[in-house]
Amino acid sequence: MSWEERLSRAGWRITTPRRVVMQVLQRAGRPLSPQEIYMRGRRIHRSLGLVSVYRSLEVLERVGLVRRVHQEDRCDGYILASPGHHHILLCRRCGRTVEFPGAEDLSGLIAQVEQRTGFQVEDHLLELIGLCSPCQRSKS
Amino acid sequence: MSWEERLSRAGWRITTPRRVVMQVLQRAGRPLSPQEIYMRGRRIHRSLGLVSVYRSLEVLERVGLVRRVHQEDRCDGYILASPGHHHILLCRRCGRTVEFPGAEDLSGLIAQVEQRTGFQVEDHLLELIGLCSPCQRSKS
DNA sequence: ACTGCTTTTGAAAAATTTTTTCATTAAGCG
DNA sequence: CGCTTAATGAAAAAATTTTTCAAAAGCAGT
Repeated sequence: MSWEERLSRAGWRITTPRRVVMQVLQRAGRPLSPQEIYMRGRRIHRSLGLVSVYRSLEVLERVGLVRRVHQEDRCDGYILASPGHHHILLCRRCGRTVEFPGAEDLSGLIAQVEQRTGFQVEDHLLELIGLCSPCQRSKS
Repeated sequence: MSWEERLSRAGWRITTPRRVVMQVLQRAGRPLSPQEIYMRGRRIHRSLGLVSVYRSLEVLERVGLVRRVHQEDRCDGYILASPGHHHILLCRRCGRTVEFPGAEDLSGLIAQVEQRTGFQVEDHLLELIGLCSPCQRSKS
C-alpha cells in the first residue's frame, strides 16, 4: 500500500506540502530537521511554507509514515518510517539511518523489568548509534 | 563517591547553581524541564538564573550525573543518572522515572544487527514506556 | 468537469526555548 | 587571605515552534 493510500485511508487529504515532505525525506536517507525539509522542499514547491512542514510532519508521524529521531544534541530530525519496524540504527558520523526489525528481542528484557518494577510496559524506544561501514573506513 | 566528588574530579567547580539543580532533581523523581528546574530552584536559591540552569545541565550531563529523557512530545526533561546504568523506565501517566540495568540483554541483538548491516554499534538509547503500579490501579 | 463543503495552506504575529555576550562574582588553589 | 580563572546573572539575540485567520485547494457528489 502506498503512503498516499495509507494517509487517505486514515482520513487525511493528499496535499502538495505533504507530498513534498515525503519526497524530500525519501531522497534524504538521514534525519532532517523541519528547517532543512523546508529549504529542500522549496526547491520542489516554490510557495511551500515552513508552517506546513511542521503540520505535515505532525500528521505523517501520527499516521506512522514518518518517525522522529532522537539524538543526544537534537531531537528535531525526521526520517521515513517503514511500517511495522520500530528501531533505528544511526551513524553518528554521516547521519545515515537504517531501520531494523526486532521487537521480539526485547521481550525477555521487558518481562523481566515488568516483574521487578511492577510497571506495565506498553511501548519502547530503541536506537543504536555507531558507525556505518563507509565511515568506519574513512575514520581518520 | 558523591556527585560533588565526581564533578570535581572531572575538573569542574562545585557551585551553588549546580548544587541547586542536583537538589531539585533529587527531589523530583520525574523528568523536569530547564524551566521547571529553574522555578523550583529559585525557591532554594533566590538569585538563580535560568541560564545557569542550562549551563549546569550541560556540565552535569557531560559528567554523567544527569540524563536527558526523550518523550514523544518533548525531550527537554532531565533526571538524575545513577552511574553505570543506562536505561529508563517511564510512566506515561505520572511521569515517574525508574532506571534499570541490563545492557547485556541487548548484546545479542546488537551483534546480530552489526553483522547484518556492517555498522559498528557504539552506544544505544533504550527507554521503556508504560504505567507504574499506582497508575495501573487508578486507571479510570 | 462543476459545485459546495471542509480541510489545509501560507503569511504574519506571538509565544517559547535556547544561546550569546559581558561585566561581576565566587570557587579553589597556594 | 589573596589571586587566578571559571562560573554566574541579566539582557539581548537567535532559533524554534505555535497560533491566528483569510484565501486556496482537496475531494465527494453530482
